[in-house]
Amino acid sequence: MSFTKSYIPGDFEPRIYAEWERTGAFQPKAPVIDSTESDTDNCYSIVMPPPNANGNLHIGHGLTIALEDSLTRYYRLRGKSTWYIPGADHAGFETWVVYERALEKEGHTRFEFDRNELYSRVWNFVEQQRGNMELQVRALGASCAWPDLTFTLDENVISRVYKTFEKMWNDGMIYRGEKLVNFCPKHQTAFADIEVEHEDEDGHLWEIAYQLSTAPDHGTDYNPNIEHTEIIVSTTRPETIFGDTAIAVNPNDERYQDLIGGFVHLPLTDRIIPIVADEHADPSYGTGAVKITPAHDFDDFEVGERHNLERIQVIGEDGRMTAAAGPNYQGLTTEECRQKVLKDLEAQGLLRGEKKIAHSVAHCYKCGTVIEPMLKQQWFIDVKRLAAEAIKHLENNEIKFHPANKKKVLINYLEGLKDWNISRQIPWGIAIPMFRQTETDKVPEWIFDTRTNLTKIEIGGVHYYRDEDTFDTWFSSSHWPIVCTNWEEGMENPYYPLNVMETGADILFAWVARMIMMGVYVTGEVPFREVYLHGLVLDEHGQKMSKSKGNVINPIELVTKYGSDAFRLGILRGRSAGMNQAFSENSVVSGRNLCNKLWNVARFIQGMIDEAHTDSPIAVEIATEEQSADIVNEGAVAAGAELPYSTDNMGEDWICRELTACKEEVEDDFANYRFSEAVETLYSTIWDKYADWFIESQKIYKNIPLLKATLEMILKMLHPFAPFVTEAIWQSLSWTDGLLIVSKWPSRLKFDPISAAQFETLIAIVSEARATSQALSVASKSKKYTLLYDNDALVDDNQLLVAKLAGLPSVMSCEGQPRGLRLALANHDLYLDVPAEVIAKYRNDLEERILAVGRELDTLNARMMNPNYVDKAPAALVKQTREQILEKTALIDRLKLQLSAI
RNA sequence: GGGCGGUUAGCUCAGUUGGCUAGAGCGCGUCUUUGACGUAGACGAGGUCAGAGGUUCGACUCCUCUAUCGCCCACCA
Repeated sequence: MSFTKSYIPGDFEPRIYAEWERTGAFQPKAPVIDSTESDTDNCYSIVMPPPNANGNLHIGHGLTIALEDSLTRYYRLRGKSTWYIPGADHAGFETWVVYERALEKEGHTRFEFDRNELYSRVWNFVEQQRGNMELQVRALGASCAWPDLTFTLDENVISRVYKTFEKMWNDGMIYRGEKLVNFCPKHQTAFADIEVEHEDEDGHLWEIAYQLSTAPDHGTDYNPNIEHTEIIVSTTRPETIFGDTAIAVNPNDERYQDLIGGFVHLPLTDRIIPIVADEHADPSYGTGAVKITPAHDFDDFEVGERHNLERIQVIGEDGRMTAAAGPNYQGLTTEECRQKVLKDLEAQGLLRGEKKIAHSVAHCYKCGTVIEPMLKQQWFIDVKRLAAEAIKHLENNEIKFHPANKKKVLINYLEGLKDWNISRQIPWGIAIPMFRQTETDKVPEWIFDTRTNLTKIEIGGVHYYRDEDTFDTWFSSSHWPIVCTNWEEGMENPYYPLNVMETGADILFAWVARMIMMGVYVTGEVPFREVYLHGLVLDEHGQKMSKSKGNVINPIELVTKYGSDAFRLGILRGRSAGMNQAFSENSVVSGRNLCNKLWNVARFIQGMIDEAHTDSPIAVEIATEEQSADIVNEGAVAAGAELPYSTDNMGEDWICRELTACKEEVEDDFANYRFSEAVETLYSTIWDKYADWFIESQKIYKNIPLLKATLEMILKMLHPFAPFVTEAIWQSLSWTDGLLIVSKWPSRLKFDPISAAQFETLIAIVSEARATSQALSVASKSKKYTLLYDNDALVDDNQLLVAKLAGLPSVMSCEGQPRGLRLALANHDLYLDVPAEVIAKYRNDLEERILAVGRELDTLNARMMNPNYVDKAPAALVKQTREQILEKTALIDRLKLQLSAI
């Protein structure tokens, strides 16, 4: 296969991906369950946080896949049996919202259908929409095991969730309770605390006077203090007044001591309610007296619990006032009711003040509707035991976090965790496997049964009716590592716990915390050994991407435009764990350029090989396993273990040293999840070292076996990040066979360190010659000058190479008679053969140069003058400083000599 | 109120346990058809590392405080 002039991703990506998938390269080598000796060390498992089955991928998914797939490919090359398990989410609420909108468009509402009917309708809807997401995951190059894809409504997920629920039910951790839940009147469902968004808004604080009254049950006046005839409360929600069942004041508030235990008349009603003492009332806020509405406020609910107050629901699930609000108000929206209440209070002279305040209001994260705390019968999990166990394992350092500080944040969250409401009033989800006897309406008897496909079951002649609610999606997704790896009780499973859980830092609480609790509860083990959290991908100005701002970047568009590899390299660049960081197309462009650069390196090498007619089959692998083990044993290659290449000059030793160093850095970066650093290292090794110096020097030397060996090594090292271009090159080269994806991670290269270090010197010489020659060419119209050397073995041995690299016409000995301009190098007598009048133009540059070196010398000297430095700093450092002083001094002397000669 | 993080080049960000002249990509300037690549090559400009104090022979790095931007949790009757 021949190389085109530039790399065109679209020509390769679909074919290559299909080949990987077809040949089973994505499947783990070691089986899951029946492995006789479950060898966890040889297995590597990671799961994909399931994208919405019927949605499209967004930039965050792009980042997720780039991270997870790089890990997967790296460990696959390292020889592990890797299992990257893909998933698809039924996205309970999200999908439901989309579906209900579609239903409305057709002129229907959810209330026309029963739950089962709705469920199957949404199922069909999702089936039709499905597939797009999976194609996009493929386009991003994810090397995941497609046959093992887990859908969040798969049978095994549901049965596992039911097992857990049953276990919890038997353990007494599940209870049904009338509690306040976050309720969205538009979507008609409850939410977990975590799904609610709080926003600061301008609001009003009204002061309302409640007249003191007698106790409802005794006829005597209660009003020992004639100073008080009323008590003024502060509220932001006057419309809930009909649900008031007490007034609370702080027990230590001196103003109200004599009123505690008294009663007031509730305005606009004929009810009498008590005044209670409770810490909840803050004496410094408002009037210090607060009305208590247990059915419509989370704090008031707790006050109500403490004082055994009645809960009166005055706002219905439709967001309108109930009959309990009285005939004048029933049916009004909360806003209408608020206005009417204020007007009526004012008319009675009971409205005593109105202040503007800023307070935070809860909104539905989907539609923005104000969340109404609503009194509902719901299923709850008592989280005490779950949280305590999870904290124990966390404190035992069983999970390593990246970034590390998230462990503390998570423990902090778990310590204050409230009971978990797991019921949702949405048909699209896993049905709660609980049935009740309707006859006993007040205190229904609930039984657990998994026959949720039926709405009614019969046991021993008694009928039971299924609860209509479904599980919170987080309840089922908290089982994700368990269900994806097919974990079963009593069976060894080398893929559980997962090696790593990679996901967004924004769902640390919602998902990661719950997976840990559930993993520990169900399996007794933490579900993963490490957690890597990525931050949000922001737009190029650091703004959050949103449809309304119009700054959303579509990853698939970038893949189409620049290639999958370019996108992956670009999205990983400049990104670190847990941080929200900006992203721009620029970084993708630079990724595309790297792919093209590598492509052209390969194209050039293949060209040289074709020219050299060395297509005869020679050893392809750098070393066999045994040989590589020898190589790893630093230095001594076992006698007889012939390497398929040799290093014949210092550039070759140098590149072997650099590639080996690069390999070790990348390994270290992977071990520590430093993706950005690994990409950076590869980028500069391939571009700045391999292409700019080694390939350039090979235009003279042409060490074909080494070119092959080094190119292979580079392809393997870059493959985890840029799988397509590396595989495309691998398959286009004349001497390679098989697939790169399933090849072996490279071993160290053998090199002579002294020779390698000498090349470093040569680089310094060439750089100096280039810079000086360039400065001169500016002064004298791009003329090139011969480089003369005096008594310099290094340059003498490498005349051709130096001329080539420095772009000079020739390099020759001055035969002991130096002339021209001396290069600013301390230990090498090198001159550009420049006429005197041109040197004169260079005078300013030279003077500046001398000053600069002088400044460096000053700081070095100052350091040595400090006796404490000489005393306390490491000896090696002091020695180094001393050497530098000598070098700089020599240099400055020579430059001065040159200057005086002008 | 509690907790966490950021502040380094024009922009976006690295800088691992304190130690050569603080780096990269993009952008900018000058030059270059050299056996692959102009999606390229060479050279260069650009930084009082937010500020103050402290520890240290030595601080971008560790400690304290301040400023400023942002995130999370709780509360806001």
